[in-house]
Amino acid sequence: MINKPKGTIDIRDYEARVWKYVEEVIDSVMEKYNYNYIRTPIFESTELFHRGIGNTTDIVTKETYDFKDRGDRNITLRPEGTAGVVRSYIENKMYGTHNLPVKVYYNGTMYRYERPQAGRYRELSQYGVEVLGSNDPMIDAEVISLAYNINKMLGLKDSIIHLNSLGDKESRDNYRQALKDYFKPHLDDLCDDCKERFSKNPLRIIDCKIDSKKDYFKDAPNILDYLNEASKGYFDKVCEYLDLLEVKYVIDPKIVRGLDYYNHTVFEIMIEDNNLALGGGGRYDNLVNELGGPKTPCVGYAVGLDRLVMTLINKKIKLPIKYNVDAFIMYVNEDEKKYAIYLSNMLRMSGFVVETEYTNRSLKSQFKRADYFKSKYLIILNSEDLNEGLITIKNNETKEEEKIMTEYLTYYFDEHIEDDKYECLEEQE
RNA sequence: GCGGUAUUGGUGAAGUGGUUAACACGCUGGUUUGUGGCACCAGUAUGCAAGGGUUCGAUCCCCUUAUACCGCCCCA
Repeated sequence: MINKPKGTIDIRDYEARVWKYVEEVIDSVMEKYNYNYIRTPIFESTELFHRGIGNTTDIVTKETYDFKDRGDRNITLRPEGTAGVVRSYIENKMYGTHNLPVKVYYNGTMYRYERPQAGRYRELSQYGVEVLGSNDPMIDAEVISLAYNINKMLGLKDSIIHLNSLGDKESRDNYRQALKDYFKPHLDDLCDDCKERFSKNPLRIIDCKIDSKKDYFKDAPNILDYLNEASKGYFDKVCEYLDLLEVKYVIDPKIVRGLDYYNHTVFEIMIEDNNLALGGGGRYDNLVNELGGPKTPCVGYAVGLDRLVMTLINKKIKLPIKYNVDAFIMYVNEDEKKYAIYLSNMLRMSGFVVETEYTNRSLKSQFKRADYFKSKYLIILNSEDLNEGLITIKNNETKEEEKIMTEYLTYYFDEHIEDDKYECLEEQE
């Protein structure tokens, strides 16, 4: 037996319907905010991610899917969405052809070579937004509220934003130095990981799972005390606008995000009663420039759809997901079967959801199957009736049964079933 | 990359070093030869993740591998 590769999932049945619904909500909310859908390649040049993310962390060295293609090009499966969007912005010179800021959103699979756990896979899906070309705190607030409102529209009423600011480069350098100064006397007492972090990524010491319980962590320097005036002013504006947007948030100085390219606003979107971050993002004013484009301030975020869907299902949130059929066509003999084939096509093209029998089961089994599909109506074909131009329709809720003229069937369904009608699109001139 | 726990039909699972691997749901057929959902009857794993070893004998003990889950690293 061939199994799916490690860290991948099959999404099917109810779960697949939830996914589709979530994606529909995302699309419709994005439309209201006038964010344009963008699809960038699933694989890019390895260099894009190495330069974009920076080589400081383990991410680039061991957590991407890298390979050489047959033309000896270095290729990487995208581990996240931002780099591709930024590359596209630069390559298509969007800074010249669009009115800034450019507001885009994406939704697709990402690939990370990690040890899988629940809600953490090697092939994962994320939707996200990027806004390129504005350094107004208003857009930070809008982006955050967008993530918040999508959760709200999905019924996740207890979402909360954990918000922080890393300030500009000066502020961050000062803070990093302050952290080092503070922890230096305790260096021997820190865990092995933190000793490593001390030199590589001191900001990460703050949220260490082992050391953060220690007494002297209570008085550790807080990033917010190290913001210079401009950075502080920017952060205050973001908060002020978030209040206007009625976003529920807390200021959480432990949110640092892993990557070098973030500055100023950083945030994660959480569910209040558990510790799981659904996603996060922040401002990255230097990435476009680093990747060879003009200096362009940007802000964005990404949310993991796997976790989002998992949360919706775990919380048993009622979603308006339709999963019943309008009519189940039952038959036994060949003549009836032929009529079933004709009828199913006709009704489907008239906009009704129709199921029928495909394996010549007994009539009894067909009833069970119709119930399994929660069919509203049963159409029970009978050769004798058909010869007289009659057809038996049974309402599966009231159990009332009636015979009607075959030619009135679609009219009957139009009367009795409310449904989304669809029509063939006309060819464009 | 490191550590821990687990893996038994379509599903939930019980179980033991010894001839036929519980029970339940589901599914198929029948009682009812074309009107179901109830009831009853029958069928439904030559098999206990894969491979190897110990043993007279392994689903059970040991080893290896795979996968899943939990923790660590990391978390874009």
